[in-house]
Amino acid sequence: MAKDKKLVEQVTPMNEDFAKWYTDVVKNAELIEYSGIKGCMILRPNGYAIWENIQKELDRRFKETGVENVYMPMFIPESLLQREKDHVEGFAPEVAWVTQGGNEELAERLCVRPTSETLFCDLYSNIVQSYRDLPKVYNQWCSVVRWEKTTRPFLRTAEFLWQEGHTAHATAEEAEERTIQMLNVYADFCNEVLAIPLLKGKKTDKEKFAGAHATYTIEAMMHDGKALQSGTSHNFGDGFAKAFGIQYLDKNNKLSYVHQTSWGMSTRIIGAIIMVHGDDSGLVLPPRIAPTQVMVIPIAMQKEGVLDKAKELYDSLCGAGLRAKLDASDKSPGWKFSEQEIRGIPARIEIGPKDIEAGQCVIVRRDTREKTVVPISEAAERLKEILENEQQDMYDRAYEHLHSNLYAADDYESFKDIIANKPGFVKAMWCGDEACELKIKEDTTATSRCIPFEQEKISDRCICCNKPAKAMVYWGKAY
RNA sequence: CGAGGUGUGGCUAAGUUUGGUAUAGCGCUGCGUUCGGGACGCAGAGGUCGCAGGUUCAAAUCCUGUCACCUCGACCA
Repeated sequence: MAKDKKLVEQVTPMNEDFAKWYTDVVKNAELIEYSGIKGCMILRPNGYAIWENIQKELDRRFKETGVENVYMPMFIPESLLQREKDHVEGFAPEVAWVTQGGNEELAERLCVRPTSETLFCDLYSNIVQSYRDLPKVYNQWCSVVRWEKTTRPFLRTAEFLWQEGHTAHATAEEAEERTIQMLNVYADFCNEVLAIPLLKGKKTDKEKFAGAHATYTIEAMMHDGKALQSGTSHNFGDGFAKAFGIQYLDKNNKLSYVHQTSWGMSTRIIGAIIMVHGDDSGLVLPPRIAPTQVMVIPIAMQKEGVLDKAKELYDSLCGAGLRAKLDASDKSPGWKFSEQEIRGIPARIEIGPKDIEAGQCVIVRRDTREKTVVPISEAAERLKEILENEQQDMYDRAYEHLHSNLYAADDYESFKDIIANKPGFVKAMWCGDEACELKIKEDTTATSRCIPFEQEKISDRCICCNKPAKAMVYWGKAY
């Protein structure tokens, strides 16, 4: 066998065809299976377990900020959806409708929720009467349906899993504070748990949520330099409250409208994990989110005592609180290595007759394939250190990638040149006019990703129209 | 929704031009030998050729219709 033979041949190399690489990873890591319905994917155990861990960790962080979980119906009567004009216009092209129940045609058709603002608003209009009823800080974990024309696993599917938080507050200040607070919960979660660095900022009016007063976003850069909007937090002001009549009596016995927020993160974030950390051998999961953190692989396990020792090691890892698995199948070791790698399991431990004789085992990191020989008795502790380093190194590499592909442009020709020829984002000044956004999109296919909180002054003039600039904007091609 | 492309065992394909027994590799099952980077031998299982009509003695192959999926645009988390 040739020495330079690729270890994993099922995965198309990234630089050959990134889109195909992505699909190969998703399929070969057994995250999903296509279903018979266009745009609807089946989440297999490897994929769903990642989502379960995301849920567990995010839900814990939500609850630390006072969030309570609820569950709303999946159907929305058409009349309810129609109540807020911008909202219905934004979502109408992609809602699925139920027109019949059993054999009876419905008097009013029901939409399958594309998002649940209207239901929460309807609820709040009924249960909020006094300032004493505020704030309401509700969240639900559910799936929503959006009839998409072009779909890709995780990134854009007709039905997807997410959480949607919906809050109602007495004052505009409190609503703005909650909006930013939740954006930061998402950002911290991505940084600390998913090892994904981000750009945080505000969406332009063109890109903001239908019906929102302001939308804030976290934008991540994928390996191919494209942007993925990874989580959003919206401040609705009192627009929905006015449309739905959500009023309360304040301390002065004055009738006031509530101020609302909503915020969501979806299974799309799994697409970000894949495209930020993956490599040509497959998926690479950050240790803190990985359903299985280490795979114990016995070598020559038919030999006396090997399997027993491997089981012993596996037990000690589990006992130390690590999420471990033992691969005692009758596949060859090489096959098991590749399998562990394509599934993105952050580490494996090889243990064979030679190791057992020497009282040691071999820890191999997924991201760098670096091997560390450690005494069996210290395996759990050393593995914990290695996983922590791996988590940090993954973040550092992604941070380096993000910032080394972030360019600045102060004239339109160089702006267009960078967008056309270099993967990544460009920061450039903008006049605030939607016409310039549209022109830039037409000329380059790039869109405004966000107006970052940390502003820099690159020039005084809009990159596109040369009128006085209002803000610096990150621009990029997006998923 | 526009423009292209593809549908043949679980997967990847050959066969379609010129109609004539349904093919290969991988995967799967059983037994045995192996085991430090996708091992090997032997024996097996598995396909109404996307679907519906039509032409023909005979259709994966020709004709008509239809559906699904993929890629690129437009639209969107």
